[in-house]
Amino acid sequence: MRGLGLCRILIEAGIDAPLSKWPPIAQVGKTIAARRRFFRSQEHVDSIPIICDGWAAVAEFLPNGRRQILSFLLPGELLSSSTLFESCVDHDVEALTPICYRLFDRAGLWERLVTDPKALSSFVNDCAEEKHRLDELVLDLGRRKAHQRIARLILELMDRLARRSAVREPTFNFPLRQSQIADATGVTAAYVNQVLKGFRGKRLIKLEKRSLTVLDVARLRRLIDE
Amino acid sequence: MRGLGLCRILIEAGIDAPLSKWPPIAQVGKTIAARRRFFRSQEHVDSIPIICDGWAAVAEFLPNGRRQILSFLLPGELLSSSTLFESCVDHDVEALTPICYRLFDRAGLWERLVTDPKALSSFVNDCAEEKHRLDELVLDLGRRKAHQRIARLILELMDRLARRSAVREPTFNFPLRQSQIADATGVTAAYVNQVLKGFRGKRLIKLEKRSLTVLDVARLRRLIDE
DNA sequence: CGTAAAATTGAGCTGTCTCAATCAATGTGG
DNA sequence: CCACATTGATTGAGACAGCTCAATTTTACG
Repeated sequence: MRGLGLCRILIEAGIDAPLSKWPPIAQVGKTIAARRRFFRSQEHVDSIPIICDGWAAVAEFLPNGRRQILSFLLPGELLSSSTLFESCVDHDVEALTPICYRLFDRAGLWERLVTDPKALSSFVNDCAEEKHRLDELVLDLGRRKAHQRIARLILELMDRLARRSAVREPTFNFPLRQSQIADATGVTAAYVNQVLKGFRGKRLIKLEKRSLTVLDVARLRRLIDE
Repeated sequence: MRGLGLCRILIEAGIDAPLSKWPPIAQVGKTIAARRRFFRSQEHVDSIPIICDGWAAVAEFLPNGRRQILSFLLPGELLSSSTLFESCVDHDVEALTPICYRLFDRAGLWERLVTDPKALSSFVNDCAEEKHRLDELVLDLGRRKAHQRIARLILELMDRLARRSAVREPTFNFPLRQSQIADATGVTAAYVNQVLKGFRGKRLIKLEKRSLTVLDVARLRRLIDE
């Protein structure tokens, strides 16, 4: 099992520690409302956000307006480890809930990596984990049916949340809109609705008031690759 | 514009130099026939292949037998920079043509990265580039039509080959089978055939005898996002 | 409490798949 | 160098997953 990576190394004091406990390369935190695009890495940027609280989504747009969500960011996650040193990526980061985040200084992070093998090692691990997740997403989009992708998304989010909170609840807070699920899984919002209806009908999940319960983890998991 | 990355740093003498010109962490090369799976990174592996000659594909399988090609490897490319330090990835690497490759010692590579900031920098760049390609693939599979994905694949391969040979020919060697195009773009082999027929009909490409000519680069490119 | 955003539903429609058959090309052993 | 065997390409008919668009209801929010 893998730890929480570079972030964990950087902030021994915990994600919601006061700024004084953060390394000097961390800047003061900001709070913003849900639904706001709070970061766009288009031109030269010299700092990278880390999510302290709330959910965010990293998305890319097609010229024709269609959108693909590349990943969700949960509390304690750094934006895209492997693009840490790309000055120019065309990804938007959008708050899905009210968000609190801090910024890390890029140059400082690099300095740290070069001089601290433990940090470097964590960083490399983060890259690998991120790549692994992306590989899985490609597999999903290329070779699985819509309902399987959605099942996987649900289970993956549950896993990631569980890893953080250390409790494995089949019920958890689920702020995603159907249109966001759609953009993450490469289908239409209308069709996400159909699929969720199907899941509810088969008593696989319960979803109401932004709270999701996976009623039958095993069956949902089995569904993914049948 | 980005260089050829870590590989370039490691092998100043050029990809087809005799072994004596290679760094000590490179092992002797091997040659294998097309169609062979020559590397499977399943359990602990202590070396990573670099392609000296030929094309290869990195693929992942679903339990139900379906396959997704995650990337193609062209001459001079290292297998998956960002998984360089993952001992366990479930990807197969398959030769698409007769292949010549060498192996790099993993521990040695790591040593080099920690001590040589220039190598580290190249490595980070490679990770970023690889992630960028993967992001694009996700965008493709999630939000583009089959013919657009195939157009993009063709153009991307043309670009990558051109970057290597420094000549920008609209005609190049194209060893991919339709079934491989299918597994890379998330469609069916039968449908790939339809799409290619369409491209030929519209005089966008010429494809015969493993040789591909892009007749109208601009129009093919425009097609991708319309 | 009114308004905007999300969810739900339905009626077509189309891109892509499945399966199967045929044809072409490539390789192999004799 | 031929005859067969295998693999890949091409094509067609039918099926269905998932899309579009639009209408309606529900939920969230200032």
